[in-house]
Amino acid sequence: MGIYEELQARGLIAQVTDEGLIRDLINNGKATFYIGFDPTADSLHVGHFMALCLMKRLQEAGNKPIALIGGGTAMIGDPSGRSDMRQMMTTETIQHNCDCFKEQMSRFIDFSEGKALMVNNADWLMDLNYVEVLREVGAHFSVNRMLSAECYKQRMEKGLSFLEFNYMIMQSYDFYALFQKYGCNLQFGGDDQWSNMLGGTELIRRKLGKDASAMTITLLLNSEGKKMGKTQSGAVWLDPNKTSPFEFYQYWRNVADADVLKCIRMLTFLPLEEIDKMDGWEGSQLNQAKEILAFELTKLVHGEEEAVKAQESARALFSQGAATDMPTAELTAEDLSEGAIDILSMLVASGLVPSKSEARRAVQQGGVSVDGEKVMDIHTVFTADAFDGEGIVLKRGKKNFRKVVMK
RNA sequence: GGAUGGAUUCCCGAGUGGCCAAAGGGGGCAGACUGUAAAUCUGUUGGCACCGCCUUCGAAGGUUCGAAUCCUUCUCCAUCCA
Repeated sequence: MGIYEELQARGLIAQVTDEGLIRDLINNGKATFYIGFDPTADSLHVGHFMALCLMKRLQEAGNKPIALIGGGTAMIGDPSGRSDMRQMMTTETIQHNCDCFKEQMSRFIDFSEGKALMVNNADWLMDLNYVEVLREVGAHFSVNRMLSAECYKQRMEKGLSFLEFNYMIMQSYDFYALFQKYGCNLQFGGDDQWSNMLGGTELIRRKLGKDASAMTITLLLNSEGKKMGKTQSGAVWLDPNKTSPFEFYQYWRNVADADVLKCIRMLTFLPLEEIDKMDGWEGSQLNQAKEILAFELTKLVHGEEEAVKAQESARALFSQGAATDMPTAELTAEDLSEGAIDILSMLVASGLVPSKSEARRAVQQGGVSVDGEKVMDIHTVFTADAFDGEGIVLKRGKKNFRKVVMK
C-alpha cells in the first residue's frame, strides 16, 4: 500500500486535480510539495496540525515538503469561506507570528540537511511591482471565473474588498514562484483553499505550459458540521502556554462518540489495522477510544511525558483519587482578608469563573465543590490553614478543576 | 457623488418617552439523567457591597422630572443609481 492509498484510507483526501498523476508522484517520492500557513495568530492550532501531520507522512514517504509561511499574503487576508471582513494586521504582528510559526513547526518536521524547506512568501511578494503583476499575472485571470468560485460565495452577499479579492492571485503567484524556484509540483491545502489552489495550477499552465497538481485535505468537521479544534474560548492551540497539555488532552477526551474514530483515523499515526479493529466498538467502549485518541495526540504535540501526566491527572480527577498534576492556582496573602478567603473570591482568584456574579450563580446552583464536598453557601470562608499541605481542589461543574495553594 | 434602509447585551433579533438590565431564539454555564458522549428536562446568562446600587442599546452633544426610544452632528455598514 502506497502513501496515497493510506491517505485515502484515512479519509484525508478531499479533492485532487489528477489522481493518477498525484498517486505516482507521492508514492514514488517524486513530489516537492508545499502547504501554506497563514500567520494570523502567534501559535499554530489543531487545523494546522492536520497539515503538519500530512507533511510528516509525505516526508517519511520520501517526498520533499516546503512549509510556506504567508507573511506576504497575510498582508491581504484570505476571504475564502469567511462571511466577514478580515481585520488588517500590522506588519509587526505578522512578522512576530511568522517567527512563532517557524519555531513550532520545526518540532514536527525535519528541516535538517535540506529534507524540508521553510520559506516566507513575503520574500517575493513584497517586491512585486503593481503594473508588472497586472500585466504578467492579472492578464491570466478572468474576473468572471473568479467571482463564480465557491470560496467567494458567502462574500458576494456581504461584500468583498478589492484587497481580499486579490488573495487568490497572490496565492497563485506563490505556487508559480515555488514551481520555478524549487521545482515544487504539488500544493496541499485545506478544502476551503481549493479555488485558490486551482488558480496556481492554472497560472503555471498558462505561463509555463507545464503541469502542476493540487490536492486538498478534508476539513476536520464534527458530526454537527462544525470545524473541530475550536472551543468556546477560542482555538485549541499547539503552544502549551496557550492551551496546556491537560486542556489539550481533555479536548480530545471529550469529542462526541460520532467523531472519535474519524479523528483517530485522520490525526493519529496508529496503524490502520489497529484502527479498523476499533471500528466495531460501541457505547461506553468508545470511551476507551477517546482515551487513546487523547493520549496519542497529546503525545504527538507535547511529547510522551506530558501525555502520560495529562492522562493520569484526568483519570485521577474523574475516578476519585488524588490528582498530582492539574492546573494550579496560587493565592497570595493579598487575596486573604483577615487570614481567610470566601468561596466567591476564591473562585474568581483561581480563574474558574470570570466574575463574582458568576461565582455566586455557580454556588447557588450547586455547581461548586471543594475537596469533593459541595459548597452551597456563598458565605463559606476558608482560613489560611485550609491550604496546608497539598492545598485544596476546587471544582466548578464537572470538568473544571483547579488546585488552589497558598504561596 | 445621489437615494434609501440600518447599527440593540456573546450571536440573531424584538423594543419608538417611564412597567427596560431590555421579549424571543441560538449559543454558553450549572443541575438531573449518563459513559468525562449524544439526546432530553430544569434553572441561569452585564457588574457589584445582590430584596438595593452602578454601567450598558454605533460615538459625541442636546431636549425632558425621566431616553435604547425625540432632536443635532459624526462614524460605520447594506442596497439601488452614477
